[in-house]
Amino acid sequence: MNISDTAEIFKVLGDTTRLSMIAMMNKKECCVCDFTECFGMSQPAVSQHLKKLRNLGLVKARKDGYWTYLSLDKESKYYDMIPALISAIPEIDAQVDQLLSACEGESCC
Amino acid sequence: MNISDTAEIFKVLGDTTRLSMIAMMNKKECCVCDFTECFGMSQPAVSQHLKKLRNLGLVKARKDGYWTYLSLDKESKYYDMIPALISAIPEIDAQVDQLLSACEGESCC
DNA sequence: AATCTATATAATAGAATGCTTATGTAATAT
DNA sequence: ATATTACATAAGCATTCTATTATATAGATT
Repeated sequence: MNISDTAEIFKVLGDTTRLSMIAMMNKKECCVCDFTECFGMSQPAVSQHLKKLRNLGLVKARKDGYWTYLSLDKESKYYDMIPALISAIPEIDAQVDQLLSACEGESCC
Repeated sequence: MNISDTAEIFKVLGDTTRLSMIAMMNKKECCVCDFTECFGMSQPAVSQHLKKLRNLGLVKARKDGYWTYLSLDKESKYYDMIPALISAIPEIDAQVDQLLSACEGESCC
């Protein structure tokens, strides 16, 4: 793991949608439809963002029936960064709660 | 400071050149020509990367004679992140030393 | 004053990014 | 078996990013 690997992680996290996803998954397991609902974004767009996060190994998927549930992979070598990052910016917490409540009950699953 | 501000920081750090600059400045004050030398990159390219870092407020410039010396601004609200990030990835340290020694004596100042 | 020197800015071209629409796929339900 | 549902992938397009070359600027030197 060198500087350019590290830059790659930051690049992936350096997008509002993906960082919001991470912050949400830091609180609970999420479904793809949670994200489309929260962000008002098409399903393929969400899927493409998730692919980048999964490629990093930071996010893992669990399939159950129709739905795919996404969560942070605690085994990931990057996992420890996440709580540190989130807690470094206290205001994020409230914003994430707002996002999560926005998709509560409205999403498909 | 919200999620999208935070994503903006990551985006700026999510580039090998800029992250290397940050890691180098975390060790010592650097001159523009140090960077052009280290990275084998044109002076305007370096200048544009530095502009992004200065716009964040993370890097400050000190002019002395011909040269402009750049360093991390300890007053920056983002400053505390840097040592945390760098020290989270131990391998970076050796790589930065290598970069710094590469431009030693060869750069213009 | 005229000339260097280090750096900044402008203009521009090519690559990368992120969205949309269209389509494929795998599991469930009828 | 067929249809439905959630999700993935592909293709296309507009925007953004990052480099280069050319030019401007500000301080030092002659």
